[in-house]
Amino acid sequence: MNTNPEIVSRRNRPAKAPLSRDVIVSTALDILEREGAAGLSLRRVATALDTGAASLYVYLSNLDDLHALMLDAALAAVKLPEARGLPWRTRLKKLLASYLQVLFDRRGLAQIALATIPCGPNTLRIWEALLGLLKEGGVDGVKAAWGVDLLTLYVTAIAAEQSIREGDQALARACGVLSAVSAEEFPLLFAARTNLLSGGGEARGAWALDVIIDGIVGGTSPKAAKRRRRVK
Amino acid sequence: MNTNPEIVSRRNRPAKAPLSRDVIVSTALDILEREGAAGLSLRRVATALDTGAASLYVYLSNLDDLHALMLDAALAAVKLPEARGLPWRTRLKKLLASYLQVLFDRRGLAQIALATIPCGPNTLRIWEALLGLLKEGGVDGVKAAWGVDLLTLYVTAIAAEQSIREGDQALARACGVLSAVSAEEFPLLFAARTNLLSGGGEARGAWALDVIIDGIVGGTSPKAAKRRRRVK
DNA sequence: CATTCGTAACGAACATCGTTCTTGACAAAC
DNA sequence: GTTTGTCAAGAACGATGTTCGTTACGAATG
Repeated sequence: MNTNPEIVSRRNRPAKAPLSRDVIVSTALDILEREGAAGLSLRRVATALDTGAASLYVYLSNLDDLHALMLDAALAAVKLPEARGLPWRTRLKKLLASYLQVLFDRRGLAQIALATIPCGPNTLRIWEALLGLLKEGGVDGVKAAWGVDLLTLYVTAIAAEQSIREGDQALARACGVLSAVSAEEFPLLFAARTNLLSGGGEARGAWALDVIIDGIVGGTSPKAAKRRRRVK
Repeated sequence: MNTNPEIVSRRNRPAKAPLSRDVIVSTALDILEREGAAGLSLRRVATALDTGAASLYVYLSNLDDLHALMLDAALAAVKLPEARGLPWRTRLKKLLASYLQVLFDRRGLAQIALATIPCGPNTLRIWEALLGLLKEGGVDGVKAAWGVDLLTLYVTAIAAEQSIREGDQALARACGVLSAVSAEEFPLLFAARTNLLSGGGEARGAWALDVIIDGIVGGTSPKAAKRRRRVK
């Protein structure tokens, strides 16, 4: 990094990589991944780049701006399934699973995503793919448009929830409260208290994905259809 | 530092309501409702109570603590439907709609809820009711437990998304990007661009609720059933 | 009645944070 | 050689959450 002990002028770093939007965004993602959402700040990014916070404002207009850029940059890692052989539904599931995984991998990114309306190039790419898959499944028009919004919101919320439950002590408190539930006052809750806490992030995420796709598509999953044929 | 020699002691406000957890929480909710999530801070609550921020730490251990208390206090307004005459499904929908409305009414509360694991008495009450309704519908065990988590998460996420899109200029940017989408590169997105922005918070929320319930229950919504399958 | 003592309340301070203002330094254009 | 423009940087502003030390009060204790 700063191995140059020479002139102490402000431009004494010829070897130092010049600032740029991409460098800022990628180091911000690095910090986010390594230290979580709480450790991310403009000043933290600036010191990691060996500069001052004010310097970042040449490339960013805002902290929200940085968040949006980070989000879209991360979404570049989402894989769009291209295998035309597979049915649209499994392709949709694959895409959403990849989306979910990307948000899982960078801890805290989901929380940022929830406070940001994403509209970068990668986001558009994903939206387009989602619209295509839904259309293939017979969903289009308003339902498809809202469905895309709902699917991404949903995946983001799941990732955010799991991120929150990771490091905090809030989970511990919740566990405590839950395991101390009175069996007389809340019998159902008492019976379900172990199930409520069961399952890791992956399993729950996968199950939730199935559920939401079933809901959006408006059809039944084969299993559920067979089981509950006569509703109401 | 008290420059006043005489009677102006620190207890010179006999008429002032004494501090308490409830007072703090309710004024915090007031501020949240009136000024949004950005306007809420410990110091802001303290000055509204005509005291210093440090005084609140007698009753709160944390800002997160306050958030959790606020959330649970607000959830007291959620109405649990008791009418046994109605089918469980509409009762479930009513309950979730009430939940959604409560989060809608206090702007910014949903964002707090997303960063908090709620486990106060009112939360437990709602969970118990949800478990009961799902059980009535034939859903229990792990599926019911996870379903409760999913339903509340879902409602919260919907409310949070709408809250965010309210006051920000991020929405304006998203609109701009969306309306400038190239028809060649993203044909589906171009075609759906008006639908993506259509619909108010209420309509979208109601639709989303239907979708998620359909998904959780594993059955079809009556409408969808009629259209796609001719059940019932 | 006098003393003690736990605690509610408070002011001040600390370490951050995002953001802006202003100045400094270099490269290129004239 | 002078000018201009752009990137970088320091200093500072206002605001945040939280902690520390110190009062004032009310009740318990002697």
